[in-house]
Amino acid sequence: MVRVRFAPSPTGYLHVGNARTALFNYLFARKHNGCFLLRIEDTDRERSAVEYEKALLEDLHWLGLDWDEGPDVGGNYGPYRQSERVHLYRQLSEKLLQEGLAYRCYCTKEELQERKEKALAEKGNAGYDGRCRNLTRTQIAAYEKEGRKPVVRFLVPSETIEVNDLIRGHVVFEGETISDFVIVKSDGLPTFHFAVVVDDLLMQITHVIRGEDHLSNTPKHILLFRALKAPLPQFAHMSMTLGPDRTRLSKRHGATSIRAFKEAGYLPEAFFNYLALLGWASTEGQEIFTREELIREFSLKRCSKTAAVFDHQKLLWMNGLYMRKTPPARLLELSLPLLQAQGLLPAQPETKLLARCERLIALEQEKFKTLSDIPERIGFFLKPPVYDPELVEKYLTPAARQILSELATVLENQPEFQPALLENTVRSFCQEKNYRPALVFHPLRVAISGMTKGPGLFEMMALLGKEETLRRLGSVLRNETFRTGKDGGAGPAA
RNA sequence: GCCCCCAUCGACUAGAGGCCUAGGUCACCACUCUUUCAAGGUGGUAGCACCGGUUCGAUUCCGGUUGGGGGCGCCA
Repeated sequence: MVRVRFAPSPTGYLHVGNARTALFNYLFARKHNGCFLLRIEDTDRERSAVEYEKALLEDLHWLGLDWDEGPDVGGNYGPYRQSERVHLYRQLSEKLLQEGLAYRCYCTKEELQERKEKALAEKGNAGYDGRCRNLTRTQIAAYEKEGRKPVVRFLVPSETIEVNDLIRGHVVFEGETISDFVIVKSDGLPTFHFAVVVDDLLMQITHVIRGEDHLSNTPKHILLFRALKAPLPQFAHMSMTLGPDRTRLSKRHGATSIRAFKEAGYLPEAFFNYLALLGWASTEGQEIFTREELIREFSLKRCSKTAAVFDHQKLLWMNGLYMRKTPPARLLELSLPLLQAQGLLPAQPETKLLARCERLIALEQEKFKTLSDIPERIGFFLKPPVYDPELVEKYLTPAARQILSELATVLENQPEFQPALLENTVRSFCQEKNYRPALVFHPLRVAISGMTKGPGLFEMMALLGKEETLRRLGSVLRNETFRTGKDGGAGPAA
């Protein structure tokens, strides 16, 4: 039975890199009908916060991941929060202490720092010097009397440690290059290294899939597994996610939290798909996958060893692709909060209005790249247009107005505002008067929508309806609306 | 400084000794479609970091150099 875990620490919002790690673990688990579990690594009292844990779960859910065991859903290997497992760590660290595989270290941070700088300058070795390895009883008693609170260090044996990584292959480390690391902090809480190993062993994790930044930590973990006489899980270290400048992805690169992408209007399925393509590729070169296809195709063997640059452009392209194939009804549902926040729709919109919005979304669907484009592109319909002085100058020239006023008269007599009929009318108008269609179409578009882009002109007029179309046209011809470029819409209410 | 990993177009990648005149996707450019913005179609620009081996033959295997990333915390 495959058992994998995602183990974030609640010290911030879910990050793109971490989300990708979570995703790969999820895909691997589902592919092998295994267990995907969520463990909260909150042993850093300073930085951990419950709000972040909550946010973490929300963001993971938004991405479309679900887990079989975790702090919220329970399971047979709980608790799933490290802060609730301290008794387990204590038990095992005591055991290591008794067996002589670990020892108490009384060095203070200041002493450590000082010796480290010296060692670095002299020998180029930054690790712990092993000073407390063989303290005598009297030395210990003296330290205790001073009131020093010891940490527990693992006694690293000088042997060769081999890692058979599922992605990186065979990697060798020498014990000499690893210094005795801390497994229990002076506050009694385990360090990351100890907690992961104890938890992975107790939770019977079979595959540890994590970022490459942990590759160098792996020999430590292997040593601990051995010391605890536990079988080793398999390791798989995924390549890192980098920013465009090839450094670790961080705030400097703009949006990096999953939450930020959600707020920017990205669709979870598109994000899911894009993330899967970062450092992984299918044999066939297929790039667009449903969740099920991804689960079927996924394999650690096809994971790239090279660090991958997170590419917003490709994400945006892919999101647009998903936007185009998402049913308009769902698009409306997802963008409703945005439309309301911008005051384009009331809190309780009538079903009739919603139906027209959906229709408009369908009309404009192929142009949306993100959900945030929806308010921008359909706003003209929901509130009076705001006229950009530049567009006015360019398209609503005196000549154009003359044409529009002639056209307005024609449209007054148009009984039905149906796209095909309107097109017919306007085109024959052009022909009769010998106007170049472009000279009519563009000013008309700007006059009724305030934009040079938008749905098909006649669809737009039909959707707006005769009354509103003529009202907007009239208002433009009477010069009522051109003062409103800045303060937003003193035109007639929609 | 020491240890580890990595190295194909600007980006993501395919490639596991001859199938490579190095393929696909994003981006970019051109053309096309078109009442606008898109989307679509067609075509194009662009890459095996470098130096040595091994081999009849290296993008592919080995070694080195360079470059990038990561680790060396009482952070995770």
